[in-house]
Amino acid sequence: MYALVDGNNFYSSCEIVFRPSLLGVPLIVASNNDGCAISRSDEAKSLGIKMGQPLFEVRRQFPDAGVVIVSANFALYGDISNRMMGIAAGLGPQQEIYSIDECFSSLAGMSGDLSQRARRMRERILQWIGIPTGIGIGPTKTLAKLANHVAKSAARKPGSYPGEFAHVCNLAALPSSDFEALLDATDLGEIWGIGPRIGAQLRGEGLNTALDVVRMDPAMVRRRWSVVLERTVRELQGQPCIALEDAPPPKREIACTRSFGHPVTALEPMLQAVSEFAALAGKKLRSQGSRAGQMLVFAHTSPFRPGRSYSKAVTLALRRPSSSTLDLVATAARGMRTIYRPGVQFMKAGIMLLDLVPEGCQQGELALDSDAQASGRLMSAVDAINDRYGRGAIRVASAGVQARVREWEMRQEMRTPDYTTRWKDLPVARA
DNA sequence: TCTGGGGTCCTAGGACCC
DNA sequence: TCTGGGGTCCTAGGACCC
Repeated sequence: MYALVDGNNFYSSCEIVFRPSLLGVPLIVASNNDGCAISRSDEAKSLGIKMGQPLFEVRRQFPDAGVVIVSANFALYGDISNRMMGIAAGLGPQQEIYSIDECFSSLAGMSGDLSQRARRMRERILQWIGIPTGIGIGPTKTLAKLANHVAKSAARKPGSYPGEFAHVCNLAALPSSDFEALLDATDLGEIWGIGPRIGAQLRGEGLNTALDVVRMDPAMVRRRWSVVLERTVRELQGQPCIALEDAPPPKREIACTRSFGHPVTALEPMLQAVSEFAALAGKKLRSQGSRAGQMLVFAHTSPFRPGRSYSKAVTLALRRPSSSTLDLVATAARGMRTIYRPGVQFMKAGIMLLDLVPEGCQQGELALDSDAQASGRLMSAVDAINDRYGRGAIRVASAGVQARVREWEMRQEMRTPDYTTRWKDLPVARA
């Protein structure tokens, strides 16, 4: 048996915790660069603002709705997420942190009323950190996800589902006729694993609800679609096909990419940008104990602007797998020099670290080992300094030293304070 | 004027091997 | 006139997730 705990409108809820006046207001959290909506409060959803909708459209469409927009503050969301996951870990013996706002728990061996247990957990998270959640319970992860969807919908729109499911829904506790009624009331697009493409294909076959999907024959699904969709169907039928991953495997690739605040044409700022991306990715690489064998560097113009478009990527092998920021930055710069073209209005660039290998399985090489060790100590020192004094306290000079030189920097004009991760941003309580 | 970022898995097809 | 069978590895692209 599995449970899925999911923070409601997570980024918006994190902002509301520290600015309670936003409660009841249509609130949007903007993507990096303040480009589009990546989180919406219930009120913003009710207005009809779509996930991923560009903000200029939102402003044009709802000039008088009192919509509040804040820039994404990932330091805050990450910290609140850690706290939420720590509390939710008490739900069962094993936990899989699936994303910043969701975790699966195994409920194997838990006795007593699982719905009651989930309700108490929901109350605890709400009281301790102020984040509202929905909790779904089911015999497979896909069914727990579905139950979670029901729990959230029932809470937001009373009457959308038959029965009492607001905030917590336990599918396993349901008689089969109620279970089928619930599937019948669920659009197949809500099923975990069915996206827009497959969804449209299924509709083309005359299927519309989760009940229609659960009745499909898995062997036929595999023949006509894929083993992936077959697994989804079997999971809906109650047969577990997707295991809980309580110890996530190390990442196989690490990316750092950004849109720019303004178009960039000169080589120098492009070099700065990818240098910084390489340094950020390098820190992630070291924190999971890996080295990268290859790096992909790319840059392109805006796909939304008329005019000449340009897009280029190059994959470079490191001379040997490395996690040193110095190697990574040099490689990123080499890549950028290869793909850069004068006169092009670049709007986005990025790097990806590929061919990741564990630190331990480095091939020895004559005369270089002392070098590599020194580099390892240097990187540990750099990471420790940045952890203590803030990101970018010490960095490679080619990433741009002065703020005015960093013309590729993204826009974040409505960013809220780092309430929980910077001393100077600590909220002050007044009597 | 203004449109995010970071991942995973699967499949098909090409290149190559014996 | 006639041209096998079985396998691996790599890559690009599609689809999905949050």
